Amino acid sequence: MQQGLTMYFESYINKESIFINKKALQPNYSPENILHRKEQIEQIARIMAPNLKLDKTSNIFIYGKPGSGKTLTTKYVIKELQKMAILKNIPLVPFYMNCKLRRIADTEYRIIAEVARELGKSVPVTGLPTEEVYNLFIEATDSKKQILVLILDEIDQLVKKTGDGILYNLTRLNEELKKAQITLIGISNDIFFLENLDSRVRSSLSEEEVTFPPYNAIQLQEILKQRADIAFRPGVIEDGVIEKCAAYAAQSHGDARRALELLRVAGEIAERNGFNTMAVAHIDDAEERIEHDQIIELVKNQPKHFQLVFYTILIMPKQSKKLFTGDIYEHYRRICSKIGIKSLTQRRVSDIIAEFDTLGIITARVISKGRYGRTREILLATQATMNKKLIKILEDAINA
DNA sequence: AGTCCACAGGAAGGGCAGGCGA
DNA sequence: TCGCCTGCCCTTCCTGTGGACT
Repeated sequence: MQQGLTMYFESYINKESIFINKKALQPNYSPENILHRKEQIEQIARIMAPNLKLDKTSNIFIYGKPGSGKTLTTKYVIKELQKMAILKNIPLVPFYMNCKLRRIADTEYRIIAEVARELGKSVPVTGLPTEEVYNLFIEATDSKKQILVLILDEIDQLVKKTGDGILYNLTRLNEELKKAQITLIGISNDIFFLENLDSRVRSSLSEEEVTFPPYNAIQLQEILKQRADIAFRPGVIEDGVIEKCAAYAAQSHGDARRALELLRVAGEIAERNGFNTMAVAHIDDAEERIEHDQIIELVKNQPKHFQLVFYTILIMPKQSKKLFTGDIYEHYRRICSKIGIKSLTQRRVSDIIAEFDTLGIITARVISKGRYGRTREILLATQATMNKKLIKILEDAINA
């Protein structure tokens, strides 16, 4: 066996990879030429250009569905702007933050502290009053004449979690700054995000708005072709592969990120199975694999009671395929007492179920059963074939 | 038309962990 | 060591709600 393994590794090393540069398929790869976003690039550039004359520019709100190129395009324009700023000796400091990143940029304290740290201030991870962190931030920012461009990606997640107080504070900071100035760029997938903001915050944040429409299948094909030419050896991709991949992604609202991931995983599957070329069937396999892996990883990483509630939903008898909050809670409590764990309250379990819905592993909708009350009607969103595996994983995790 | 059910979901706050400065 | 601060997870208390039932 060991001999066989050595031979396997030997032949793996000697076999020519179908990839040349796999990085070109990764989400953070920035191509030299961004396709189908000329209009948005020009729009953002026009708004940001006054920075090069040290003039205050408008804050920008950028909206578009996931994988529509918002982040890539914004980063590209800011990078070009910064290049010019360096050339002309203009003190422009960009900061990119993804507000979805837990423990880094998901609270007011963390965001302000992170920027203050980048500007050279020492700020503890926790412990200071938020006002004190703002003071440190202002001190660091206003120490010299400079323009701070603060890009808050997935800004809706931040507001959902902490409220719009931080945006109110940030949009009003310029009034306190004497030398420096701040331009905010908010990026969001959620078109209704602005509607729920305080009107003052809304008008300050969206002084300018840039919309990213979803890519259509033809545009996706061109994007995939551009990246595939860099990522794969010539002649590796069989006819129809790019088209199939684009078609899959076009179904999920023109998500280019998903299309690229699909192509990468399909390439890996083809290579692992010893193929020298990539066929349409590999795209189908990749589609299944991606969804499968995402759900398993998600479930594995949940806290114990999340796992218990989801386990309950998986194993509950489903006479009519539909489950209700009250029934799930009863079953969940029984399981908890069986394994000797103190159960959470129904209020908390209700929130956990709502979170499952957000994560996409169940679909839940609030319905009224009239005389029999209002509740959530819950349906599993995972495939039956996967559920057995999930039950096994959860049993191991719960008993661990 | 009014009642009632079974929750949904908002608000307030408790308890704990991690961290700071005096 | 103590008081104070934030984040996180959770409970408790409460009001709101859609539609079947009376």
